[in-house]
Amino acid sequence: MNLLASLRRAIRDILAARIDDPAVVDELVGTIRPSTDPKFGDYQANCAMPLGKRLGKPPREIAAELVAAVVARPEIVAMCEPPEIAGPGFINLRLRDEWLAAEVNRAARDEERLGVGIASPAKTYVVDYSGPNVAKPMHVGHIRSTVIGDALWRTLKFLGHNAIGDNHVGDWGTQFGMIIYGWKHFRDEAAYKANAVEELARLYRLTRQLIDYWDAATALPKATDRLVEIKTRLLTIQTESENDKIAAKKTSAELKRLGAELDDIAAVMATLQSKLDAVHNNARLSVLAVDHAAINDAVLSETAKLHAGDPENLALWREFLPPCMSDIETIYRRLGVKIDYTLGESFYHDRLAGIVELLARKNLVRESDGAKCVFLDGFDFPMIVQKRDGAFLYSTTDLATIDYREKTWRPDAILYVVDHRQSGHFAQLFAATRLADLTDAELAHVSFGTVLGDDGKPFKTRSGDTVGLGGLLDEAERRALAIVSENDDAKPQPELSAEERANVARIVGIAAIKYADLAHNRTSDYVFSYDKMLATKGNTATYMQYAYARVRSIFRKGDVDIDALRREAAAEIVFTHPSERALAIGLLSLEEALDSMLAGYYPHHLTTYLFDVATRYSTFYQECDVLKAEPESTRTSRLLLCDLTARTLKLGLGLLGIETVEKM
RNA sequence: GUCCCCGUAGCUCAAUCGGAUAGAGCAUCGGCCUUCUAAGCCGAGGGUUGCAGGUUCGACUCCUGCCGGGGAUGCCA
Repeated sequence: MNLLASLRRAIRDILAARIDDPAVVDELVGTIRPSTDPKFGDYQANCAMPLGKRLGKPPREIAAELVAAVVARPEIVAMCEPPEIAGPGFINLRLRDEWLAAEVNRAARDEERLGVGIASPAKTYVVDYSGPNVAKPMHVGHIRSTVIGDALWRTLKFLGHNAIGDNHVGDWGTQFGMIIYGWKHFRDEAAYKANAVEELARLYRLTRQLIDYWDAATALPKATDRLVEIKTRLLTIQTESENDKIAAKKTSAELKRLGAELDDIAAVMATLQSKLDAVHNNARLSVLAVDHAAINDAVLSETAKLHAGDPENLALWREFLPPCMSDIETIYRRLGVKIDYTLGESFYHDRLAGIVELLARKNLVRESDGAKCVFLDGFDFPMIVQKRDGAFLYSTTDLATIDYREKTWRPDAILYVVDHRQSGHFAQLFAATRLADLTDAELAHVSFGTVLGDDGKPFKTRSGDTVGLGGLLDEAERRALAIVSENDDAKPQPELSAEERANVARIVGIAAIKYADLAHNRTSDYVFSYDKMLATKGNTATYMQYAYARVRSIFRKGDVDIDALRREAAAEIVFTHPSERALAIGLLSLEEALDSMLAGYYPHHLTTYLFDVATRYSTFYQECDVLKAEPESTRTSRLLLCDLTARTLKLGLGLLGIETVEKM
């Protein structure tokens, strides 16, 4: 039951009788929403103002007409008290207690779905998320994609949609050329035998470092030239402007721009210099760098050989892939994430030439500087689908992927949970997909911001490396254990064994990381902080899990068989206190929250909802005795409210991929 | 240079399609545990929503310009 949707449906007819254009009716229906303040009722309709303007009548008059129409309809009267008109023409709606009670009882008896309906029609969604680069270690950004994608996937499925999770792993790109090159030249056989993934990661970093070194070596002189150029120009301008006040005004903008560029160049040069220094300050690296002066081209050629089917490189690829994948699987297991399919870049390799041909047949391909390009309206640069040297790029792979998904699953929508820096790429990809008519499915870039450190810069270790995911999870669990232990020790009778504490810490620690990710608006950057995510107050997983455990502890303490009580025909929820009613409305808003989450693919709409439920519960818990409530019917009613609260929290957290514990 | 995103309380973040007095948490201050987990609850203070205009009954939200931060920018993904 979606309260809001029910209200909107009921009032829709009334509006439709006055306005012909269905689009306008939709817009007006959209103005019905939860009230901003309890004193304005439970829901408010803000449609009288725009309608008044449209019909040329005072909004309050329109509101009065609408209210008259509302009270003439038995099905709305059954739901709502007579509406009130306030301010310029706001219509305030208050749900009837009897109706609310009946609905909350219905939800309480629904074992599986808590009253949440199944979407109709069900749609097919392909959710593309996680997508780590097999050759590179995973970093915090991958958690965001993985966790957000997983939450969307779970929620879509729960609402009855056909959700297909697809992990588009990077298992075929230049990074593999780097590993292969590294393995051929720098490998430590013993280390490889002991821990293949660790050694491969070392080879990747080493090769990467040498490539960066040579890139820096060529880039630095150019940057230096530019620096000199800018300084010269600045000097000229300064001299000119001292002699000529009018010229000074004209050049002030340029002065500023050059100043900014000067800062940029200086920063770039510092970075380049540090890459050079890292090698120069290490005798062994210096030798390696000189010995591998052509490493950049060599790596590209290893990649090209792999793609061309070179037996040696292909054999190495086949050898490297499984341990890398199993390393990634380990992280997924810890996160509790399972992705339906893993169809990476390599899966599409033999389809790429066909895609370029298809585009060519549709007259979409033009050659430019030797590369095959798709030129798109509204973009300054084309999308390259085949390089001058004949190699394909990620754009080609992504087009082939869309083509495959369309043919395999006929999806209604494809969601890409990928960070915001690729928004330009996706804009081009989607435009090209429409041009080539590969699919009619909704294509959505579910983008997300960067995870930042305390300093407001992308989350890195002090030495500037990306933070390994395994260590990140370890740290969260370690800190969670300290919090759990401290709390349990503070009880008169500690109730958790060492194993239980470790298990709770594991669940609480992982939940903290996931929840922090999900609770922030995905489009903005957010600051990663163990202290904040593990805080026991505020909008955190810990608070929510605590609320859940507190509810469950009531049943244990009172020796209540809640599953049996829930099924008793005579047991029902009745309101005897305002906090019970407020909690009930919260509990009945679950479907509304899920719909809102999926409408914009915003998991934080669900976390906000769950936090609201937990808060309403805490208020209720504070103000109403449960086990000691008299008479028996009130005690039963409150137990049922507690039960529905617990199940709502567990279900909602579950849809976010977050576990709960019975004691903490 | 061009394009995209962001700028909200001291801090971290919300605010649904343009709605009533811009909300939470942290931090600060004041109350509430012989009573179901105080990891809690109740209350107070704290804001020119970057700046300047515009659109209208109404703007954090839409439009224009500016300032500040980040990102993307033809053969990496």
